[in-house]
Amino acid sequence: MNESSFITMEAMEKRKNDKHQRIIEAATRIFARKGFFQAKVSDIAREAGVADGTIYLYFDNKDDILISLFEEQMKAVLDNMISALSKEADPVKKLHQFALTHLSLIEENKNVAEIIQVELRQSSRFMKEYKNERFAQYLDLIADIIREGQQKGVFAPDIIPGIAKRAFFGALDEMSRFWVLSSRKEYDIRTAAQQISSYFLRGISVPRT
Amino acid sequence: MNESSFITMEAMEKRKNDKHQRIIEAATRIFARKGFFQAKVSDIAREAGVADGTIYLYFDNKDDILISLFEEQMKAVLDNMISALSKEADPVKKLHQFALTHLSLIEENKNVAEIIQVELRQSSRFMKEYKNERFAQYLDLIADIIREGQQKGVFAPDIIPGIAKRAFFGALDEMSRFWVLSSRKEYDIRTAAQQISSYFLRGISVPRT
Amino acid sequence: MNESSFITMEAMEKRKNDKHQRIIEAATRIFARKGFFQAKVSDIAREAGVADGTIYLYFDNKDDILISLFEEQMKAVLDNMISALSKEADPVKKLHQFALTHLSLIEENKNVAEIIQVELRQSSRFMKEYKNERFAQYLDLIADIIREGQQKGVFAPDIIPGIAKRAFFGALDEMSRFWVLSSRKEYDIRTAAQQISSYFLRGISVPRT
Amino acid sequence: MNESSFITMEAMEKRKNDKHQRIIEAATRIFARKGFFQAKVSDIAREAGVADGTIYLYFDNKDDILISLFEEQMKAVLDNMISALSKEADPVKKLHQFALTHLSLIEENKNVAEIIQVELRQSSRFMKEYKNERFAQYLDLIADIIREGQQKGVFAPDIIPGIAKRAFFGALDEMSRFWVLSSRKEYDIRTAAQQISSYFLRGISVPRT
DNA sequence: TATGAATGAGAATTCATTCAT
DNA sequence: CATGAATGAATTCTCATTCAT
Repeated sequence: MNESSFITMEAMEKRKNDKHQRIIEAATRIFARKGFFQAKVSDIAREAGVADGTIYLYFDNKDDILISLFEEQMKAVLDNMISALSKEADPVKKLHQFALTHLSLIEENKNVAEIIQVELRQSSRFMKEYKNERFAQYLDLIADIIREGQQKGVFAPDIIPGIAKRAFFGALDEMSRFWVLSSRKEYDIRTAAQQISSYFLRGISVPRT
Repeated sequence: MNESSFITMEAMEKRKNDKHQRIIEAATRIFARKGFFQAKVSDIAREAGVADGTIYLYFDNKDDILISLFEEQMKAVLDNMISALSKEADPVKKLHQFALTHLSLIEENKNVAEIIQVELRQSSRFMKEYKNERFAQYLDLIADIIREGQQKGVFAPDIIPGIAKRAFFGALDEMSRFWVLSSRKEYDIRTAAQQISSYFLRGISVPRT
Repeated sequence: MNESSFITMEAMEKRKNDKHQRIIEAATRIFARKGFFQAKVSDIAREAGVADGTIYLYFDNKDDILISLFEEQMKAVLDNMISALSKEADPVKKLHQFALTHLSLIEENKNVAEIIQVELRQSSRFMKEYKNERFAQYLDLIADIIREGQQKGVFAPDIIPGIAKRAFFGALDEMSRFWVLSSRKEYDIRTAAQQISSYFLRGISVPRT
Repeated sequence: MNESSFITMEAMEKRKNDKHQRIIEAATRIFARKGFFQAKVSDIAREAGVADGTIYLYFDNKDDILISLFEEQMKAVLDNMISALSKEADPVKKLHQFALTHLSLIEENKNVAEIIQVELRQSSRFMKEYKNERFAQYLDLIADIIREGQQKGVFAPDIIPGIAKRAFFGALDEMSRFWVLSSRKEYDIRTAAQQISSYFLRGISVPRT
């Protein structure tokens, strides 16, 4: 195998992935625009520039498109967040970083955010078998920071990480929902991240004497 | 108009309301169980013990059932909350009361909670014309408490009520979502309400010197 | 309940049956014309003068139409045959009567014959679960006559009814297939019935000394 | 043209035939297993170990595969039968030989038998233009024996060969259908061939005085 | 020749809604 | 008011066939 054939194979591989990727991206736009149930497979096909039948070469069925989309996007979000958090050592800074990164990711990718916001909720019902592992991992990043802070004595020991992770995520999430669903953005990201993480941080921190 | 006809009309009115109510309640159960899009009008009719066609004597279409359901259930939730808050004068106690009442309402009526959780998010997209006024009012109860606290000097003046109301609601909402979607309840209501309102209260309060 | 309401209910009952019956009859014509797989449900609906969806009020799916059709037509054929055979006491005459009645039924109802001829064969594969009881009963009418004839000493005792019933039916069936599939009829019914039953009767009878 | 190129072309010819043959054989198995309409071209391709597109280098379309299959298999059956019959001079023995050979061929090649059994019937409808010449020839082998027997005075002159050939074939065919469709074999070939040909022979023979 | 990814026409089935009774 | 049979538009998915490589 010479280099040129290698390149050709690589190109073919890329093109193949390309179609899978194009469908995922088209689906992201269409699901965000119409919601899962009102999105037609033919809408996605048209948006992706492929024939209806082609969708079924890459996905088992419509549900599978949504599940794959989740998996891939959540993996990206998770990787991004882990990478962002790794830059901070201090649990306090980490939590603030989480808020900032989360809201930034939402802002940069409204469509994905909207799908995760809206369809994520649907999903647990209509895809009973689908266990949203990645989302649980994402929440646990928060719980880990809190536990770390508790060990370091900066967060109060009576904070229950299992509740606090949800409270913190929920606060950020509701803020994003507001952005995603309303067209205009009343408050800017830094302000929102700053506010939310500061309430929360003060709320869970060991009171200074 | 004589009394007997008056009674008759009253009875008819009652019966009409009765059927309207039965349909709303049936829809609440069915939507909670299957979600809006997967719920069939005939499912609701069967659950309500009426004929399919009868639904259309009380509602314009399937969307209208969901909208009416929202309106009515949100009105009840709102009334409940307003009544619960009126018993407290102190903004700090009010916020704690809000958390406790919210989570109690969720717990007492899982079906409504699930619909508000899940379908509320869908609604704003698939029913473009529907402005969820009541939900905005519900959130504004929180903003009002915060503003009141700021005026009384107990909450920090740099807190932005428009952000804080979402953060607080989001924290509670994510906690309820966890309850609604998971079968078992890991943490009890009082604990959760206590934790969440305490983070938040400490977070937004004027630091004690 | 007065007579008029009784009549009304009867009429409704009839109309209801009527639609079921109309669909069966339409399906008979369409299946005969195109075969099961090439018959579209919408063809049947059009032929029956109902909407596509109406079919599904009376039948579970396309397969169910075919199965119902078999059941009903085979029941009619079976009843007819039993009635025809009951008029004869002599096994020899009974077998001849069987041939004549079978070919007459085929001739009178070419569509049904064609479906039974053609789709019956398909059926056992694509409808694995469908056990064609009636057809087995039909064949057993022949076996019963043969056994009766053996007991009376007119048919040879070494004839195996399980083989003979198939041989006799097969002979008649191939003859009908020829009629059904070819447009013109080269030989008339009485001749064919006469020939076939005479070969067979002489073949299985105890040789006269 | 030199020898080497001749050899090459011959090899190519062989390879071509080879692939043609492999597809036919694969189709035989697949059609027998699923029936024509439910067999996918890609099933056949996989079974034959070729790509889907390759099928279309050897056959015009799916129908053409079935027609070719009939032609080839029927030719083989026909040749086999002619060869088997040529060993007998006596019309009586020939008929018995026919029964035995027919049932043996069925038994040796269940797949072909099943296709001929089942799809043969479909074929005349869905492939209007296809005249099943070979099958007609096969039936005429029987008619020829009968006519020969009549000329030799062993078969009754009033037997109509056109009817008798169908009766005889039908008897054998129904017996094979039973074998093909039921998994177990209740009666053995020799017994069945013996019974059927003996009924028939006695049935059409000139009565011995 | 051989491939197999891509196509897109086609078909079964569903279900919100209507309307005659 | 109430019914529920009937409607038919809409949608997912399949698969024979093509064609660029």
